[in-house]
Amino acid sequence: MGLYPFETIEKKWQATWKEKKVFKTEEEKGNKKIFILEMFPYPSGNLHMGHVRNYTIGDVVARYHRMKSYNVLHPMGWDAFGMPAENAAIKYGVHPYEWTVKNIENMKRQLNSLGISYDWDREVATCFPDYYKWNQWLFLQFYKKGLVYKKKSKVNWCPECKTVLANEQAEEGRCWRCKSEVELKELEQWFFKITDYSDELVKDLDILRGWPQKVKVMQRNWIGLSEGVMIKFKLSEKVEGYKDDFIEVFTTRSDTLGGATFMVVSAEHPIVKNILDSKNNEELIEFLKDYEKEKIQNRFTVGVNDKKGVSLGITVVNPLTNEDIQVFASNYVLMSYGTGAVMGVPAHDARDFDFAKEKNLPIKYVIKPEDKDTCDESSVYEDEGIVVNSPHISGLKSSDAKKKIVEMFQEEKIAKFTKQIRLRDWLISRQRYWGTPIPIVYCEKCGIVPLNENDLPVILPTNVEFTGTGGSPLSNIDEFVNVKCPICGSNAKRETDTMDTFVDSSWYYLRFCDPKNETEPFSKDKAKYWMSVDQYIGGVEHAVLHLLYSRFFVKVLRDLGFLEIDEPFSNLLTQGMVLKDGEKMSKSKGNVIDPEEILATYGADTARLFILFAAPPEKDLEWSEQGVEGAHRFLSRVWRLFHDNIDIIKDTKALVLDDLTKDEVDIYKKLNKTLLKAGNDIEDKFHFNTSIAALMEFTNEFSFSLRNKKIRPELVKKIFETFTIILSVFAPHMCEEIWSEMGNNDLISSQNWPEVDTNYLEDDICVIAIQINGKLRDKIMVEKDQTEDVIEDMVMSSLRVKKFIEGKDVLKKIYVKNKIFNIVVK
RNA sequence: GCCGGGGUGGCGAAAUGGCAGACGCAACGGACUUAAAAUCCGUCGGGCAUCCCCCGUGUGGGUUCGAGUCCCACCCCCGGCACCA
Repeated sequence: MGLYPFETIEKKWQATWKEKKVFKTEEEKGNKKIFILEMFPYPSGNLHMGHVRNYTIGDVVARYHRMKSYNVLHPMGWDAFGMPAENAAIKYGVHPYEWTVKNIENMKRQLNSLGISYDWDREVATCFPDYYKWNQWLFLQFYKKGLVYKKKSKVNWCPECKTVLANEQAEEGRCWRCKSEVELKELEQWFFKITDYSDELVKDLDILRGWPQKVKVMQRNWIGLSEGVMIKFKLSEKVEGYKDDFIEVFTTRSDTLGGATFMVVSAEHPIVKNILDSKNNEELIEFLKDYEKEKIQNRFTVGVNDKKGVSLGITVVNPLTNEDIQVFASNYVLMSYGTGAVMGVPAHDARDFDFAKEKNLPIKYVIKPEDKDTCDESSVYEDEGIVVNSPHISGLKSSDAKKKIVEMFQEEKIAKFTKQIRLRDWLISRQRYWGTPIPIVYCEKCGIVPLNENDLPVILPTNVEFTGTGGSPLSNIDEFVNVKCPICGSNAKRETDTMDTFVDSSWYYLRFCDPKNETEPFSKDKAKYWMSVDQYIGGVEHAVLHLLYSRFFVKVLRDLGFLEIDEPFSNLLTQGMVLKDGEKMSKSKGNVIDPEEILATYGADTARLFILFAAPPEKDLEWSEQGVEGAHRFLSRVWRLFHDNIDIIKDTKALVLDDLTKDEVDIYKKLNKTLLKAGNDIEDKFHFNTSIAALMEFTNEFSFSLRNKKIRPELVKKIFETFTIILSVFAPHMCEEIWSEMGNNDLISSQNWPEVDTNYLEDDICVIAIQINGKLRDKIMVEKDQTEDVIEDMVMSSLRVKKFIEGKDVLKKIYVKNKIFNIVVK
């Protein structure tokens, strides 16, 4: 297949770009800035096709904007801390440091062999002290601000990774990395107080107009902010040992309070234990046993269980109706949300309805649809409407009733508006070695003491043994653990947990603005100039992890005075997956395509072109060897076309456009149309596939013209120049070679994007489709912009039109200028 | 169940309410060749009486001179969330 010498060409230009620092970021020129960023990879050792797609997309955007005279910041780095390095150490005895550095080296080579235009002078790797020092520094700033705390709680423990996980990292009860089942352990851990920002994290989703709806919805759901009312239900009689004389519930539907005919608390609600202590309730004991069993079985399996429950033998008073209602313990109320107790409104909540049916409890309808006179009592009605059958609030709309309820009861402190959030604070400590040491010591006298900023960095010791058996390896290194307290000088012990690697990636884009800064994580000025990231590109799998943490970081850093922006990424493109045979590539399925092999067989330009052409970037892409060959064929065709004509264009003069022949005008117009479309499609929605299709179309036509028509060398040269510049954002190596063979001494990568010659853009002839009753019947070629009368005469004199309207009445004629003429007949 | 995104040739995909299927892949026919590969030219939604006409963008309705595109109802696929009160 090797039709053009891509091996030599690609190496040659990669070396030239590197040597001449062609992609070095310039801040000085007065141009507009643009920050284009692809999610930096974990240095696993090899790029996979997902990376290739991600970085190719970003590269086209970067190259295009460079040609459009933007100051482009397009950096790359390494998310270099994390488990695989440590696992490799345990398994093969390689130090994580060596393993990681070697992997970085290889992946950097691979990225360069793809011709991605990075400014490598800004490279960062999170595992080096010059980076993680600032993790520690930021930790201390967060600490001072009261956004870091240590707490003992039940946390997600991954037995495989031997470390704890944040909530959002335990996906459906499984570890996000290794997929093993998570256990709950009671441990003391460090947290970032991300919940302090939950309101803003939700609210600001609205300003992220350049984010996919999908991602915003996922974040909104994850944060799970809901506004409702807390209502206290008085206990009819005191429960021994229970702290209050009421049970409080959270509801978003306080308008249905009148329909609350029972109350349900979680099996884990404290009052359950009190009742168990004071009364011997066989049924309850039995239920709790079952509940525990079920919980272990279904602990993390998803799905809705049958609703079970048992009466606690107590009643509370519905504050609106003053009726005594029974209280149940059940398996369907979550202790972790709201107060762990809910009011049971079977008429207007499907879950309560199920439970009421099960227990034969009264069902009282208190909401009717606004457009009906009565309630539909055949099933649950969960929508809002008009309140009926309820003291004080009957006749009110749901929204008004909610307000009235709070008004009525706030004085007695029975009801108040509140917000509930599902989001939990971010657990950031990890019992692992290969991460950023947490800059805290435990002093015998002073307790928890944060280090001083000038004691940073806390260097990760290298003389470590990796046994893989429990506990952080750091805790075994005495010279690391034993320190003096920075306050009182007494003996102290260092924190041996390290930070979640998502801390590293929460601010790396800021470091890219100022990667060599030795006195601060980044300078305010530089961050002000470059931020926010104008285009962020990566996989959707980070929708609620990395992207949420980063948003949180930016808001905190803004409040600390380091930033003036509210959001880190103004535009986000989540690219689709690369599939083979309709499935995600994976070792177990044996359907992995190694980028390295594709590069060796077809070259980088082909790989890039195929990946960009096969589907628009946001859609999944089906890998096709034949498609790759097609891309290669196209490049070969361009290569051949150029070399078939190189002799005639080599020493031509500059083009003078005044006396072009019709054939020349035709092809020159086509060039300008192609240029316009290619640029628009890149800019609009990154629809590179249609951009490339336009280039292919042009190539077909140009090749036809060169064979069958007379086009003067000056124009041929001009066309090759323009065409090659456009193509170069997709296939930079081959175009660089053609550019140089054309006799240019500069680089195509440094050219400006060509201007569209609007004098040669519009056709003066157009084709008008003639429809009769909306069906295509004929076409006519006419000069553009003629009057309707002239067109009508031509249309009506068409033989085909005559044939179709013969014997019928013409009711109406519609003319859309230069496009279509529709005749309505009967 | 809820939320989001989709259903267009054999396949990947194109189409500001105005000629459905651009571009590519596969397939088929032809040229070149002793032959093959490569390359080049052509055909390529279905039906059919093959320069004609009919049907055709998940299904059924609607709006419109005109609907893949807008509206209503439904079916199916993919992704996310899932007893969140």
